[in-house]
Amino acid sequence: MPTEKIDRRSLRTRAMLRDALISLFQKMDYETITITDIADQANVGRSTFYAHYTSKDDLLRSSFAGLRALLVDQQQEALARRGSFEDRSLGFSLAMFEHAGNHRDLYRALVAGRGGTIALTSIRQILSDLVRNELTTTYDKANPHFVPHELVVQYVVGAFMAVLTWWLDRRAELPPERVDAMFRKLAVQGIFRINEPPPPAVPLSN
Amino acid sequence: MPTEKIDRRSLRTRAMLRDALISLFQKMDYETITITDIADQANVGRSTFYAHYTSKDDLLRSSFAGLRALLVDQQQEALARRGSFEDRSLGFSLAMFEHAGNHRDLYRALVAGRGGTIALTSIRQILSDLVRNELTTTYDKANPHFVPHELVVQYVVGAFMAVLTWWLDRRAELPPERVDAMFRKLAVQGIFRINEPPPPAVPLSN
DNA sequence: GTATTTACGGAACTCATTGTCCACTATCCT
DNA sequence: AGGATAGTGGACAATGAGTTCCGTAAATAC
Repeated sequence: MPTEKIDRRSLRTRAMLRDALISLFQKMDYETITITDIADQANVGRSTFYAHYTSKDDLLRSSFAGLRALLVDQQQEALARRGSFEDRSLGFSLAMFEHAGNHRDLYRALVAGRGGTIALTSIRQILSDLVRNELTTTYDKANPHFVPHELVVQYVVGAFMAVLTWWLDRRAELPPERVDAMFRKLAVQGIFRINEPPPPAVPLSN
Repeated sequence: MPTEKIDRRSLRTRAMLRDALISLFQKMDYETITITDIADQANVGRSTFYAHYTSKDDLLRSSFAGLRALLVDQQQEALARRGSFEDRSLGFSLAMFEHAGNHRDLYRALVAGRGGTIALTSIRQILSDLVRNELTTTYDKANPHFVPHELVVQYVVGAFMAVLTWWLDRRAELPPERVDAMFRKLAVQGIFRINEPPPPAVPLSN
C-alpha cells in the first residue's frame, strides 16, 4: 500500500501550503512569490515550509497527482470505445481541455508567468507518457520503422500544449469539444497518413 | 535609417556582455548566472551592465536578432520555389534545424535549463510570425473559415518546437534534413487535409 | 587638436530573500 | 498518560539585486 500513514499534521500543512500557492498564483506572478509569502498565506512558519518541501518548484510539482489519474482514466475509456481510429485516439485531449476549462483561472495564471514552465513541464510529462503508451498499442502497428516513435510523441504533445495554452490565453471562448475536435483532426490526420502519397494539389476551386 | 550612430564603446561592451552570457551558458544553468558573473566574465563593471540592460532576461532576449533575419530569408526563398505545396511550405524548418545543429552546444544549453524559457519563447515568437505570415498566403485560400487561423499557427509552431528540443536532447543524431522531412510530413499532411474525409481504417495487413 | 560629450569602473549602500539552526510548544499516536 | 513527531518564531550569515556618485578614460564633434 502506498499510503504510509502520514501524520495528520503533515497532511494538513501540506494541503495548506498547496492551497496557499494556488491562491497566490491568482494574485501575482509565480516568480515573484516568495517562500515567506506562501508560509504567511498558509499561516505556517517559514521553517515549516522547509520541513516539507525544498523549494517553491518542489511544492508546485507535487501538486499534479490528481490530474494524471484523471487523464489515464479518460484514455482507457476512449481506447475501450468502439469506433474509428480517430474517435479512439488521443483520448486524453477532451478531458484535458475540460479540466483546464473548469479551472480556467488557475490554468491561465499557471500558463502566464515564467513559473508556468514547471507546471507546463509537469503536464507535458504526463501527456507524453499517455501518448507514448497509446502509440505502442496503435500507431506502431500501422507505421513501423518510419518515424522515430518518440518524435511523434513529442510532436503530438508539443502541438497539444501549444493549442491548449493558446486556447487558455483566449479565455477559453471556444467550447472544449470544439477545440478538441480541431486539435485531433489536425493531429490524427497528420500522424496516420505519413505512409501515404502526398496530398493532391490545393483545391482552389469550389 | 535605423542605425542611430551608437558610441563604439557601447557596441563593444554590449557585444562583450552577449558573449559573456553565451560562455556562461555552457558552464552553468541560466538561473544560477548572476549579473555579477556576467559582468566579471565580460570584464566590465557591474554598474555598466545596468547602463545597457535592465536584467539578465533583457540581455538574453536582445540576442535573437540575427536568427530572425536568417529565417525570414529562408522562408522567402522556399516560397519562391516551384514545386508542390509541401515543398514550399514551412520553409523555415530546415534552416532552423541546421542553425540549431551548427550551434548545437549552445542550443542544448539553452534548452536544458529553466532559462531556456526565454530563449524558447523568443524563438517561438519568431517562428509564429513566420508561420502566420505564410498561412495568410496559402492556407487561408485552401481552407477558409474552418479552424481559427491562429490555432493552426500555434499547433504548427508548438509541434515544431517540441521536435526541435527533442532532437537537440538526442544530441542531434539524425541529420537535419531527416528531421525536417519528418516534421514537415507530419505537419503539412495534418494541416492541409482537414477538409477531406477521415483516413481509411488502419492497414494492419501488408 | 582641442573641447565637449558620453561611457566606464568601482565602491558604498539599501533592500529583499534564501537557507539553516535551535530551543520551546502543540499535537498526535497508541 | 507519555514518548514521538511536527510546528513556531526568531536569529543568523550569505547572497544578489538595483541604485547612486564621482573620478577617469575614451570617443565624437568641430
